[in-house]
Order: sequence, then structure tokens, then C-alpha cells
Amino acid sequence: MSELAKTLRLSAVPLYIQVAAELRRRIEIGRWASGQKISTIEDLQEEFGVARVTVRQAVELLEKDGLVRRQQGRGTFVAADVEDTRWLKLDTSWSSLIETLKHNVPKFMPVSAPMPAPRLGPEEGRAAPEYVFLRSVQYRGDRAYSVVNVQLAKDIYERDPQAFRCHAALPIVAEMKGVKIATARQTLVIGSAEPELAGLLGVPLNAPTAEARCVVVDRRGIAIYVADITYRGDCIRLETTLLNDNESQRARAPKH
Amino acid sequence: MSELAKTLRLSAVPLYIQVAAELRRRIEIGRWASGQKISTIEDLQEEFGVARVTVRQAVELLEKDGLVRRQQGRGTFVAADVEDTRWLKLDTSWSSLIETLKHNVPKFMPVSAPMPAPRLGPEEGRAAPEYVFLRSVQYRGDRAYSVVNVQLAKDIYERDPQAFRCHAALPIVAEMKGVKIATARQTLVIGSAEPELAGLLGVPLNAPTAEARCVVVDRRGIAIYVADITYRGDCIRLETTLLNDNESQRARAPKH
DNA sequence: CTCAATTTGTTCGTATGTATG
DNA sequence: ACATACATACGAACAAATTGA
Repeated sequence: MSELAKTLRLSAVPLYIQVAAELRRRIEIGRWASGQKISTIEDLQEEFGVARVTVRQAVELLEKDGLVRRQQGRGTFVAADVEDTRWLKLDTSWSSLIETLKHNVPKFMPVSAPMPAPRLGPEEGRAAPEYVFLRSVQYRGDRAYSVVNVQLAKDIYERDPQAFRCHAALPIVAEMKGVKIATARQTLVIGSAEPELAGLLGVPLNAPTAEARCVVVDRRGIAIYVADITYRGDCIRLETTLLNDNESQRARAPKH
Repeated sequence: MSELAKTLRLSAVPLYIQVAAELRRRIEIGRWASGQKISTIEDLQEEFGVARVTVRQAVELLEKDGLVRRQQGRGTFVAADVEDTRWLKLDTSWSSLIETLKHNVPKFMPVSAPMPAPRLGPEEGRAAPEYVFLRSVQYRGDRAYSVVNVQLAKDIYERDPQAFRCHAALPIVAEMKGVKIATARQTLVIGSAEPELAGLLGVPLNAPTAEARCVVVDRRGIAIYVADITYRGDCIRLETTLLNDNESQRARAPKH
């Protein structure tokens, strides 16, 4: 068995589906452009180290999805352009995050069970005496792309319950008079969709997700806003400017 | 068929493996603590809407991995604490990134086929006349966690070929006299492991990955360093400070 | 000590899907 | 298209260990 075939066997996913996913990926990244002929079944059979029929099954899947067109005696051709689905830019700066959220229209969901206070890490401040739990789903068109669970310090919530019930919480907090924000931190890991979220987002159980946690601490050292946001993994893009012109001199040689 | 069972059918992954992954997740996040009894097979069968035997298969998998201990007549118990595998912090600031890379020991790989010049986006600068292609794998212990493909402008490489062949490239570039860096940008998306990378990282084909692209442009507007880095999705954690004390006043009310 | 309830272990049979040659 | 082998998933029945009344 070839080295690649061994790798394929690591996964419980059926071979022909793995092969299909890889072919789809190649089309998506533009390795095979629109209208272009892809490798022959025999070449692919060789490359992946699987049976000819298995490759055929994979290509059949792609044809069903309208990604390729097969023609006996000629070959298989890429049918359509694949749009870039990575349209959601995650913000890494406070001001652009606030701006993005302002234009956001969340669909709030009723929360049945009372939620426990958020668990806070060592550098995430002290817990407020009481929190209000808000849950909402973000849509683009009629497709859900993220689920937001917010724990908001009750005294903050009480200042404008109306607003918090129909808009994103962070911009409201940011512009509140008398609320002094000390730090805001965001953590991101790659996770997998648990049953409830998978249902809400319309993805398979354990599909890859981006799990963001955003904690806002005020001057008293109290975590007034703790959000756990789960994004579909297939729609997000995160951009960071590591360095730009005016600070290059200072930052180019960090001391150790 | 229950709502959840429908979600399970969305995936090509066998049912019992999906269930096992969900149970594993619950143990990892501490919903079932070490030593504690987990739900009975019958409860889980009910919850997931699958057959009893299927749940058993899932639990068997966890037992093989040493995560649980089953006892006839009593129940199934969480055996061990699960360590936090998210140990690799991705840097979002230039100086800390350079620092991290300095202590990095890459294992360089021979590159057989000549690589084409990197494709550059509209804001990623102009291409240099010629590039040198470097490829390396990063390890922690004997486990690979990322694969780095670097395209380095040839004139930069020629200044110190020796160094570039055994150390991470970015710190060398950063400290080079006469190289004036204008901007450095990093983009991150969630992807899936293609065959070759899956082999190098020891993960199944199409396992979730974090794909980072780092582009360094000099004062002439030329992309002197273009890196495509693929991390295992299961070991990274990205932390961003959105806001801290001293800039809070200025940034709290962004204009729109 | 016995009994019933609970919970996991084991084994059928059947149907369908996957992969090969 | 066909024959073969193996994996997946279900439902059902029965066995074995544990617990507490």
C-alpha cells in the first residue's frame, strides 16, 4: 500500500468521499481552473493509490454537485467557477470590531435554562456578582454563520435592557457613559460543532468551527462582558497587520 | 428521525465515530469530570437517536483510548484527566512572532520540483524577480505541528544562504542591515489537510488545519518574504489584545 | 439473603454501504 | 456488470455484574 493510501486509511471517512474532497479543494484553490481538463481517472487512481472505481465514485459526486462535466473519450472538465466563501473577516482591532458589530442584525433566541456564571481564566478579571445571559444567531441571507453566547454583568444590562435585547451588546457597552473599559481580549481556537450548534448552523456534527472568546474587563477589574462565539469554520478569514511603516524602526529588532 | 439524527446524517463520518467525538469533547471541556460516571448507554441512545449498539461502539473507542473505564452493572466512568492540547500560541504581534521564531528549530526538507513564483494578492506588493523556495517542518518532541513553505526573494537569500538553511527565515530578515520592511501582514483561514501535508503532520486527509499566510513587503513595495504555513488545527490557540488601558479613551468611541 | 432494578456485555439476524479485482 | 469481502447500523434477546430495598 502506498504512503498516501495509508494516510487515507487513517480516517473513518469513506475513501471516495476523501478523494472527492481533495479534488474539490483543488478546484477551489484554482489548481484546476474553470473549463480546464482535470487529471484522468487513471492518473488519479495512481496518485491516490486506490481502485479505479473508487475514483469514479468520487468524480460522480463532483458531477452531481455541478462542479465538473464528464465527457466520454475526452476527459473531465471543471464546469463552474467556485466562489470564495471566506467572506467573513474576523476583526483583530477594537474599533473595527465595534464598527462591524454595529451593522450586525442578530436574531435573539429565548434562553430556557438559567446559565451559570461564566468561568474566568486567571487573566480574565473577577466575576461580577450577577450576569444576564443573552444568546443570538447571526445570519447572512438565510444562512446562519455564527452563534453568540454573551454573559453581561447585570448592572450594565439594567442600564438599557431594551437596547441589549435587539442589538449587539459590545457597541452599546463601548459607548456607555461611565463604563470604563480597562482591557479587551479575544482568544480563538479551532473546535468542532457540538450537536446543538451543528443544528443551528446547519453543519454536520463535529464540523470544524472557530471558537472565539471575548472578555471585556473594566477599571475595577471586573469582567463585565464575556462572549463565547462559534463561527462556521468554512466562512471566516482573519487578517492581522503585524507591522506597518511608521513603527517599523522601533519594532524591527526586539530585545530578548 | 429526530432532529439530531438528521444532523448526524449530514456527515460521511460513521455514526459511532461522530458520537465518540462528541463524548470525547464533553470530557475535554470538563462536563464529565475525571472519575465521574457518564450518562448510561440507554440515555445516550435516546439523546442521539441511534441504536444501542452504536453507542456501545463509540464508548468502546473511548475505552481503547484510555479515556473511560466501563464496569458491568455500574456504568462508565471518566478515567483520566485530559490535558490541554492547545499549547501552541499563534502570535499576532511582530515582535513576539520574531521572538518565538528565534527559538524555533525547523527541520528543513529537500525541495524536488522547482516552485513557481508566489501568487500575490492586490495588497501584497509586487513580486521579486526571483525567489528561493524553502520548506521545513516544525516539531514539538517528535510530533510535527506545522509545515512551512517560504518563498524568499533571491537577493535577500544570497546575503546569507548558510543562515537561511538552518534557521527560521523571518528573524534573519528582520535583523538584516539595509533591508527596510514596510508592511507585514498575516492572514488565517481554517482549511483541511491535503494529502502531502496530512502525511507530514500525521493527521487524516482533510483534518482541520489553520492556514496562515504571512507576507512581508519592503519599502520598494516588493514582497520579499511570502510564507504559507499549515498548522494542525488541534494544537493552536490565537490570542489578541483588542484593547488595553492606555488607549482606551481614544479607541472607545470610533467614528462611523 | 433474596429480589428487583439498573447497567453493561454478548450474540443473533438483517440490511445497506464501501472497496476491491 | 458481477462476485466477494468487510464495515456500518439497527433491533432484539439474553447473560452477567452491581446496587439497594
